[in-house]
Amino acid sequence: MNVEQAAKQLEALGNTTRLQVYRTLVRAGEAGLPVGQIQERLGIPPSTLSHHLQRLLLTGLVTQERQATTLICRASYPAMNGLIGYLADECCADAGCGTRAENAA
Amino acid sequence: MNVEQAAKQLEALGNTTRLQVYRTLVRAGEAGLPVGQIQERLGIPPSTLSHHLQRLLLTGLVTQERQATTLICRASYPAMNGLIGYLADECCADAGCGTRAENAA
DNA sequence: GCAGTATTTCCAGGCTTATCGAATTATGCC
DNA sequence: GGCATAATTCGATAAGCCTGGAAATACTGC
Repeated sequence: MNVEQAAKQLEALGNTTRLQVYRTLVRAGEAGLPVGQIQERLGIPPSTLSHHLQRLLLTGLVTQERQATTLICRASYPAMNGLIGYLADECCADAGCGTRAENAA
Repeated sequence: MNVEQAAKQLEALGNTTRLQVYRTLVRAGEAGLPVGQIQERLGIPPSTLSHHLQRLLLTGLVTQERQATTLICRASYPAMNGLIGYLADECCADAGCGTRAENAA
């Protein structure tokens, strides 16, 4: 994970609407959620949602799988863990801040 | 930590330049770093850097302390931990992805 | 193939951001 | 007060983002 990629992912999550979309997908768990359901739950117009989903897909934070006419969206846990890990490493590499102290021990 | 605040912080870090600034400050540790030194290390024009620092200050990710004519900047570990915690919780709340499994146990 | 549903792409307007040179403010020193 | 250094604010430009209605595309089932 380099700086630019991390920045891209952070930027993707750095928008209230997209963060809500992502949060919704995370809470949906492994089953994922069709685009239409996200749209319905958050009350976002389809085209707007589609743009945001593109952004999340592009950065790898979300994956999609077609099931008949609907597209199932899922939060990518590996991507999220990669990002959290990057932040935690940057934060704790040279300073004792405790966040990942358990892992280090 | 609500969605909008988290999004603001993520957006603040979601820019290559600002992430580099933040990274530099984290690596500087408790001692912090004067604005001028950041500027010198990263080769950013003063005014540009100042704007980015304002953004990081505004979201609470960075703090400043005056020492004579120089301003010492420091990464705020509590803020960072809050953000990482928010992401980790969102990620792991309803799904087993392992990142904070140690804490839960 | 046609009808119907799900989703995306096209297009456009308004808004915010990123950048940085020049001028200004803040602070210390003599 | 006057000078020097540190950093910010001003001003302006170019670029990219967010939004959402309308049209187009994907896919299924009959």
